[in-house]
Amino acid sequence: MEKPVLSESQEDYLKEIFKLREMNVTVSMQDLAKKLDVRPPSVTGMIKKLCSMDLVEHEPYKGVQLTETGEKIAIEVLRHHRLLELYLAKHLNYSWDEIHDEAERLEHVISEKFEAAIAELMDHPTHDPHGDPIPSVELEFPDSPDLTPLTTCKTGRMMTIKRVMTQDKDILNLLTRLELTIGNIITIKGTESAGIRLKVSDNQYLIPHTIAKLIWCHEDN
Amino acid sequence: MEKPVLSESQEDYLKEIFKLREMNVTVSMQDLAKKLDVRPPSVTGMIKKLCSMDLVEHEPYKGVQLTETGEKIAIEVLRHHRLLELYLAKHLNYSWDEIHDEAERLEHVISEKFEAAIAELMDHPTHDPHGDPIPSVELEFPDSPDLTPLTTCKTGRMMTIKRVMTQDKDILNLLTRLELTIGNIITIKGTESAGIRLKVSDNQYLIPHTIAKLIWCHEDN
DNA sequence: ATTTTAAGTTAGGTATGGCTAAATTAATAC
DNA sequence: GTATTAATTTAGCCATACCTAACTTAAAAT
Ligand SMILES: [Mn+2]
Ligand SMILES: [Mn+2]
Ligand SMILES: [Mn+2]
Ligand SMILES: [Mn+2]
Repeated sequence: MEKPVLSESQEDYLKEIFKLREMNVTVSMQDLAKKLDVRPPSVTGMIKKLCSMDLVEHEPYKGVQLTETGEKIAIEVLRHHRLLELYLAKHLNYSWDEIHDEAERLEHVISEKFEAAIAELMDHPTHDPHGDPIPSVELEFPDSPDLTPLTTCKTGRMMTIKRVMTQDKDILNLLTRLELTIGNIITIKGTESAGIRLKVSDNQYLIPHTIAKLIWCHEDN
Repeated sequence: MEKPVLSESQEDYLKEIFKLREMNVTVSMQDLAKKLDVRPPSVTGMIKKLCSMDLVEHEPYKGVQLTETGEKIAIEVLRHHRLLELYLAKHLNYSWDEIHDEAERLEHVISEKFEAAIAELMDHPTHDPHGDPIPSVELEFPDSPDLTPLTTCKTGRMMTIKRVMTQDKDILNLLTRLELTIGNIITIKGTESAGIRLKVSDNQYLIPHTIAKLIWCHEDN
């Protein structure tokens, strides 16, 4: 099983399959089409090709799965992406709503040397600016503590924001203004029908469920 | 004349035309084919397209020229390339024989934000690690003093190496070993049929003409 | 058990950017 | 001036990665 040279599209397909698999049990063609912003027939076609390259397995009408080789490549791309995001934020003064798009293009183009250089420079970080885990050079994920989405946090608890599950610029921008950023500490005031009421610094907000469910926290020690 | 969105190939064509124009009076299809590592018919085809986009002008069997818009884009790509080369060398510890290939791919992919960030970080540099001039944001070239190729330097003179006109890894590597790098001072010992005899630091070498003609110098103070 | 709907696939088409082989044009040599 | 050679273009192909429209399969609803 040698590592073939893949196109940018193919790398994105593999990466997206990997990310979807983390959430759903099964990855449908439609899910992929939506995430990759292409029409379903294009997905069918590409999956066929990736199948023939032994990078994915596909039971028609069932779902797609990565092979071992496919998964390795997916994780490599993910590592590029997340290292780049952190690098852009830490060394080139990007804000966290600007890093994703740039990393999405750069991830396919940087060499292993570039990857190693920025990893070294940042002292082999384990998490990117959204709190997403960065796989190691050996493609292993750091073990992270159990996180709870804001929607299911218990009233009265103090929690630290550990991960924000979106790349949407507007949401990220909003969260910055509300000081709901990685590492910040919040106190849950209560769950209401419209959302979660919480306190950050000296301010109190009601965060709509749609946004709250993107924010994952860890209970403070 | 609006700036169209160009493919990576198209950007490379424009950049290469610009660079060739700096050397030759006229840019032939063959020159381009050689530089871009493509067969002549591909060049004809692409030039036709760039023509229809008003980025180049082409008199069949005569030569190619950039239009004003085409030249602007070419210089922008060149700026990306050279800023990147310097950035890789200065901030990611690349040696000067490693920077070109990486920059060749990155140049098409970085955003204006990225460009601005690294330019700022390096305090708006005017020359890359090969001594090539870096155009400003306004796309103007820094004025540089008259340089002489090593092949025509006068015996006895002390000169500073200011520019090395190649991206060939083996040559660059060789020059590093010989301490013939940008900024270093040499003394011309004489011209022989096989090459130029010169002194760097405490060593004396005979540099073959093929290599000597790539090294451009400036007479010391 | 049929019908309806949603998901996925097939067929056939487009644009891009390459290629080879053959034809044409221009330049050079005799 | 004609013949040779070199440069360029034309014609016709190929692969990639998309697309729409039409068809098929599976699942859900009545
Ligand atoms: Mn991508
Ligand atoms: Mn991220
Ligand atoms: Mn390039
Ligand atoms: Mn350079």
